[in-house]
Order: sequence, then structure tokens, then C-alpha cells
Amino acid sequence: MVTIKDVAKQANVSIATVSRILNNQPGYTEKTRMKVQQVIEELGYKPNAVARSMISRNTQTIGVLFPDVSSMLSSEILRGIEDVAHQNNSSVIVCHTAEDGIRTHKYLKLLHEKRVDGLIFVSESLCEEYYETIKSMDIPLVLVSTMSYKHQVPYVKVDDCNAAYTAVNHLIENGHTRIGMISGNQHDLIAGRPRVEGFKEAMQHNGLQAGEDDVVYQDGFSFIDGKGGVVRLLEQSRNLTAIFAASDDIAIGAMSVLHKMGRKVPEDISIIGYDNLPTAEMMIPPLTTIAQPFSEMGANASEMIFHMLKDKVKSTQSRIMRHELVVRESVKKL
Amino acid sequence: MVTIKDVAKQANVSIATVSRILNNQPGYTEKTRMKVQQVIEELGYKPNAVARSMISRNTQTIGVLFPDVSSMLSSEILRGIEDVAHQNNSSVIVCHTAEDGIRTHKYLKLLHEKRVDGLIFVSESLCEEYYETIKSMDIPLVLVSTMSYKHQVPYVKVDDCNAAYTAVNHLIENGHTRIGMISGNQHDLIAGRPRVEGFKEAMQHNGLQAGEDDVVYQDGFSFIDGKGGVVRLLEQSRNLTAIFAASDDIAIGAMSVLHKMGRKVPEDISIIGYDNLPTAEMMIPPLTTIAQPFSEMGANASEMIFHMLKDKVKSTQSRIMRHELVVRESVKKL
DNA sequence: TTAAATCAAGTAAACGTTTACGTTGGATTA
DNA sequence: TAATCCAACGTAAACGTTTACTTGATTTAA
Repeated sequence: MVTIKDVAKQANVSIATVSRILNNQPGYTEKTRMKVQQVIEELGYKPNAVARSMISRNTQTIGVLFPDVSSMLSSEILRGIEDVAHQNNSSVIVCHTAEDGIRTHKYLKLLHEKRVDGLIFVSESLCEEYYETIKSMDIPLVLVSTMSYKHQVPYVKVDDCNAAYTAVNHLIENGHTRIGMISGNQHDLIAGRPRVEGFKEAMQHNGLQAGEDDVVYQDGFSFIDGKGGVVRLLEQSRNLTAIFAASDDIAIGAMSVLHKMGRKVPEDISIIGYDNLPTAEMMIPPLTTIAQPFSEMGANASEMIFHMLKDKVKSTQSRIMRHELVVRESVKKL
Repeated sequence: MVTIKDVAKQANVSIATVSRILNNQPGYTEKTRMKVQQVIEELGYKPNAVARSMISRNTQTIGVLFPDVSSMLSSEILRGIEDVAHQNNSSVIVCHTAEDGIRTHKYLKLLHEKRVDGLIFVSESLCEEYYETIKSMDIPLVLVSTMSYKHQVPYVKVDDCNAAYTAVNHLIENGHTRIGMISGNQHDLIAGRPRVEGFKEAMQHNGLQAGEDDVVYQDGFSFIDGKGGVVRLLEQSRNLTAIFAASDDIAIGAMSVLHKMGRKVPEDISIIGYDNLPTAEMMIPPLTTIAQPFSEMGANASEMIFHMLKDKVKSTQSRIMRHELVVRESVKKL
């Protein structure tokens, strides 16, 4: 591998001069600059970022932790993160925690040793232990699609309660009064509960009833959960004309079994989702849903990291992203 | 930031001793080991991987280039790559090339400067320029879901022609004789052409006709391409009872407009896809398709990289992955 | 009892940069 | 003509490790 020394020797100058040229600082004539540039081309010299990092004490690298790298949601967020990281001449290291504590800790240790400049934590609750280890790393941290009640960590997120309200309100505006909800995990204080609250609030504000029979809690937010959820919901809550699903995957799972049961969407029953994954518009019928701007959320998180890095500030303002109602064809006007 | 020096000082030993303990090499008593370990805990010392990289001349990091990080396909491959990278104590840096030459070159330069140990190139044709720059980096390179006719670069891939044959054959076995195909890009020699060839071969081997009217070429492999493709196909090719789509997204796009046209899948027309994305099983009806083992492909590529790294060998055997027919409900038996 | 061997531990060079500081020599000034 | 200045470099230390080599004490062998 060719080093700055080789370039210096070949060009008959000191390494300091080469370094100055590389970082275009003053201190050399145009003639020597040309000569050095030429030698660099000839030898195919590429500065060693590792050596640079030793001195500059930064690695131009940030780490991102996902519970599941391969979910549609993660990958859009990742795209946003990567995009602005790239604009800031930084790379992103992805980590797949699989929601496993041991694994997560191993990653945190690795990222610490690699001296990443910042950390983004996606869709996973920041437990005490994680927080402490990250705090000891003393680098910017931003949360995406999650937050911490206990610690003041900047996050970017939509207002789930508000977004759920929007969804349910849309159903109501279309004349629905008997509405059920298939929720995700009841104990998920970040993405689970608030959506249920939004549902209930929308109902109450419109003078409609929403009892415990009208919402069904599943383990997660997946297709399978949707399949199971709709069966349970239909059993315990009668005469429903519309369903609010806590995720698009749930909505699609529900549509799937509704179709098997011979109940048509939206003719027999309306359904609204949450997320606006690419799949939503590909459904039959295309799914009306609440859009979360995933890639923008990732981009914002990245921006926050680089802002903290540049301004050498410990924290920054959290951002509540605007959600958006995307009307398609799964909700019928009564 | 606490360094090995601080630990050494605090423990009253030399940094060499600390280093030896860290890398558990011989040369110290159990007593000093204990003492040093204790100091390490106290100070919360974490070895600096950057400094290590300077000496060991490797970064425990590989780079991965995707044309589109946020596609379902990419993210599953990424999961596989990341998983075995993690097993090998390495990190992965993701790059989103957006199929842009300038951008790709910038990434390649960045990864070179960062001295990544290896490179994985996904789903994008390795043009001459890229090949040359990567060759000059002198690190292992593996291709995924693509290959190079010109250069001997190890790749992992399914046999597209063969897989397409399997798909079409399944249609034929179910009694279909009038079969059309919606292809991706005609000029894509890696994923485009071979699937068309597989289609034609299957038809011919079964004594069926497959003229140029029976296949329609789109720009890409997306939902939109499927929508446009099915319209064109239905115009130019009459009496079709089945369609082979070159990707699941195409298949789903086709299903979408077929539904609008009032033609039921599979009652009126059968359809088979290619990829087996998560969306396939969520469709109504669930899509019969050819599965590519994406995450395994990623895992294999990673393994190949680490194999080349460990055995200090310049190349390795390419791997053709087994595709699989996944029978669901979009193909009707005639 | 002594030479040889073993072992714990230290010293210092090396990895490839950046940068504070020192050194030239020619141009400008007094 | 000497003093001063400045641009254009060069020198060497520093970043935090690993590791070849050295040292000195202790054990072993004869």
C-alpha cells in the first residue's frame, strides 16, 4: 500500500508538504503542488482514513441500531439516514439487534471501540442499561420512531396519538360509527398505547362509544397479528362497519382473512392502516392509511447528529414529524 | 477518553503488559492480570479499534453497495450479510449508489480510504471502471444477484434461466398452454434476458409456442412496470390463460390492473411471480412465485469474503443458490 | 555452586497521518 | 549594508496500539 511517505519521496518534498497539499492548506508553490498531484496520480495514492482518525479523533462514521434491518420500515429509515450521512462525508454502520439484549450490548461495545462519532437508535425502547453504556461513550445519540420518558434523549417521531386520531376521524367523517381497532402490543408504551388512545379520543370527541370490546390487542404489528386480530375483533365486537389497524401489516392481514370470509373491503367493511408502506398502495383495494415519512425521519435524525457534532453541543431539539392521511380505496363513504 | 496508558499507570505496569492481557497472550502473573482487569473496569477502558487497525492493517469492516437500500430485496440481503459479518466480529458499512456513477465512485473512494477489508456489490452490473478501481484496492470482492461476464469475480446468484423455466413449467403442468410473460429490462443481461430465455425454453421443451408477441419488455421490475406491462401484454397477445411475471412487483402490478379490469386471478387468468418478497404471501390471492433465498445469498457472500480474508486467497468459488417454487393461490389448474 | 534456562515485565519502534515549530533564503525595509 | 520579514518548506512529536527485543530475577540442571 502506498503511503504519504512514498509520495513525498517520489516528489522530493517532505511529508508535511504533501499533507498540506492534500488538505489544501497554504505553504507551497503552485509548481510543487502540480508535481505532488502528479505523483499522487501516478502512484494511485489514497490517504489512509484510519491514520487520520487517530489524529483528528473522529471517524466520520455513525452507527445505527435496528431491531430488524430487513423490515420495510427500517430500510426506508436507513435510506434517509445514509443519505444525509453521505452528504456529511460520513459512513453508516448498520447493526441488527434482533431485540436481543446480549447482541445489542455486543454492538454497543463494538461501536464504542470503533469510536463512531454518533449513534442512532431505531424503533426500540432505550432501556436503562443501554442508556448508561451509550452515555459513557459520550457521543451524540438520537432516537427514531421511539423515545424515552426517563431520559432527555432527542428523538424524531410522529405523534402517534394524534395520527391515530386522524385515522379514526377519517372513518367517522365518512359516516362510520361502529368502529373497531386492532392494536399492536398493549405494553408498548411508545407505539402501542398512544394509538389506542388516539382511537378512543377520536371516538369520544365525536360522541361515539368505544368500549374495551372494540379494541383487540395483539403481540406485535405483523401480518399474522392482523390475521389473528380481525378474527378476535369480529367475534367480540358486533356490527362493525370499519376497522382501524395499528399498522399496514395488520391491516393487510385483516384484509386477507376478510376476503377469505367473503366480506368485501370496502363494500362490506372499511379498513384504514398506519405506516403507508410501499405495499399499501399495491393492495387490492389500495389501502387508505396514515403515512409516516420514514426516510425523512431518518434524514432528520442524521441531521440532528451532525448538528450536534458540528456545534459541539450535547443535545438538540426533538422533532415531531407530520403524519399524513393517504386516501385510497379501502374506506367507503356511508 | 481513557487510554491504555492510563490503565498502565493506574495499575503500575507497562502498557505492554496491559496489551498482553487484553489480547490474552502469555507473560504475566495471575495477580497482575487481576489487578489490570480491575483497573480496566474502574476506568471503563475500551481499547481503541482505530489504533489497532493502524497496526493490524485491517479494519474489521466490509462495505456493501446497493443500487437501492430501501428495496425489500436489498434489505433481506443486507440482513444476511450483516449477520455473518457480525459472527466474524466485523461491521458493515452500507452505501446507496442510486445507480449513479459519480456517487458510486465517491463511495468506492471513501471505502478505499477507510480501508475496508472487503467489498460486496449487490444487484448492479460491475462496469469496467468500477472493476478497475476495486482491483486497485486489492481486497476481496463478491457480487450478489449479479455477475460479470468479462471478469472472474466470484458471485452468488440463482440461475435465472433455470428458475424462470421452473416457473413456466409449473404453469404448463397446470394445463396452461397460452402463456405470456412480462419481462423486465430487455438490455439487462443478468436478470432480464435469462428469465426470458427460461420462459422460451420451457415453452419449446413442451412443444408450445412462444412468439415475440407473448412477451412484453418493461423498463424495470417495479409495480408500475407490472401495471403497464399487463395492459400491453393483453393487447398484443390474445387468449392468455397465464402470465409469468419477471418479478413479484410486476406480478402484483399486473394483478392490480387485472382486478380493475374485472378479470379474476386465478379464476380468469393465472399469474406466477418471481422473488418471493414478503408481500407475495400477503396478496389477495397469495401469489405463487419463485423464491430467491435473499438473506442466505447475503450470508453466503459474507462467508465468501471472510473465507478469502482468512485464507489469504484472491478469489473463491461462485455459488449458484437453489431457487424454490412456492405454490400459493394465484395459479389455477385447468 | 554455578551456568543455563525460563519467565514476568519493561523499552522502544512501528503503523500513516497532522501540525506546532524551526529553518532557510530571498525580498523588503530602514 | 544590515536588519527584518515572510513564504516555502522541513523536522519531529503526537495520536493509541502491538510486538520484537531487552532486562533482571528466579528456577533448573549439572
